[in-house]
Amino acid sequence: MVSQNNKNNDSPIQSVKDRLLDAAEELFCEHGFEGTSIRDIAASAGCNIASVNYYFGSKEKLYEKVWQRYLIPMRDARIASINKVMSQAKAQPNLEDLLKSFADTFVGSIVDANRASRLTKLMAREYIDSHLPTNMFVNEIIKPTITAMHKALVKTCPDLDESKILLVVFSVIGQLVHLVHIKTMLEQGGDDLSMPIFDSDEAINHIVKFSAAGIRAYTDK
Amino acid sequence: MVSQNNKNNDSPIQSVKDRLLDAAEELFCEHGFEGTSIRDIAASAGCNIASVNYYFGSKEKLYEKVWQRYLIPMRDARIASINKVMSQAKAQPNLEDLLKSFADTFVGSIVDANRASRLTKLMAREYIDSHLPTNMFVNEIIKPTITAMHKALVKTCPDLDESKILLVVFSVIGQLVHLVHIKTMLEQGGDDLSMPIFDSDEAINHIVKFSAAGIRAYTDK
DNA sequence: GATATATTAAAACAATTGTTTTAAACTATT
DNA sequence: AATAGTTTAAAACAATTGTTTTAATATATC
Repeated sequence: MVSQNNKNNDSPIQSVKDRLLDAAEELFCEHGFEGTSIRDIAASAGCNIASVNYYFGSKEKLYEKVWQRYLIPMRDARIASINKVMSQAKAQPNLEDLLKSFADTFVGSIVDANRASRLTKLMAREYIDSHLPTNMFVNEIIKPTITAMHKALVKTCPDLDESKILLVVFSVIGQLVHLVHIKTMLEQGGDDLSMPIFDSDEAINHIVKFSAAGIRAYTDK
Repeated sequence: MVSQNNKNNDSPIQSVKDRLLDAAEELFCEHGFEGTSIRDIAASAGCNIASVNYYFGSKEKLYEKVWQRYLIPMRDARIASINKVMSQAKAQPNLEDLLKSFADTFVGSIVDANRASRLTKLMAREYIDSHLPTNMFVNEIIKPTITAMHKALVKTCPDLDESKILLVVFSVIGQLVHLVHIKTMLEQGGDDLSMPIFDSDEAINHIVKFSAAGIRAYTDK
């Protein structure tokens, strides 16, 4: 009757449920929803295939749980990094500080870069064809992030035309998503690419400088 | 013995091969490689499933032909649009003209916008997980485009540090790819999104202005 | 220890996948 | 008209998909 609740489990041995979530996260990120079978997931988690349906009901529900477990916290971390800069600033927050903080948490250089870039790939997949319930991606991830960035930019750049802020945010996010793509692609690719590898920190600093100038194109007269 | 060669076919009735390529292009773009079965393709083309293997050998080969038929010409169109601006300019080419021309052909406002955005989605899929022969995507599409843009930027902005050009190109392309994503996502999404729809032309003009300022951040002292 | 519940394991399910085979139909050349 | 080659059609192939069923095992409660 009383089921053992495995939330907040510090024991070194992970529950089957957690192992399934870990395996599913990695495989969904790497091969997409259609590209991963529940047999792959079960094998990677070291358990029976029926466990997926037993614990989660269906492949779709498992996919949704993966999002709720990590990508929603990731969204919160990004929003928190924005708000942190805003609250730390005395009077007028600095634009470069705002962009740098957001870019860092986006690419994941603070936490786990590999995991962050994996999940950014999953986000990019969700852009193209969604496997989440209708509009959940836009409503739960995209819109809150844009809203937070919107407010921060209004404070940071009072002269910035509000009708341009959405486009500005898309420009910044577009650069960051593309950076993650290029990085993973170069790492996966063979040796004969003969394409210059670039440093992540250098790339982030570039995006900050590039975007700050782009934004100021609307404010400086 | 003498096989009828259906290249350069102006007849209103398309050959089975062409119909298969058309259907495959649309379905691969919309649902991805794994997401489309050859039965879907054959049904959409109005022919037998065996025709795919008869004409192309395999699903992979068909996918490759779709790329060769349109995406490589698309790459050439982008490079041509760059070179056109460069040759038209008298002495020093204008940065905004270069960016505008490239952005227009990228998003496809000149030719067929729907088709161009569809194929940009296919490009984005290929970024994430490739179904083309190894490095074909990078070597045949990415590298030539970057090289052309690189040369053009050197001429247009002689003061621009060459070590930054690659990052600058990624910034521009990242914004354009993301714009296409956002556009298609908003069009697909339901009505309760309550997210402001923006005009494509306005977005392109923004990217041009934003990027030009970002680039000049490296040249203006 | 007996009973009820929760979890695992293996097998079977029906549906779908890419590909191949076989035979029929069509087309062109002799 | 007969023949050879090309193209279509239908069926069968083996493999894989997500899910369900059935039974066995473990775990907890009384």
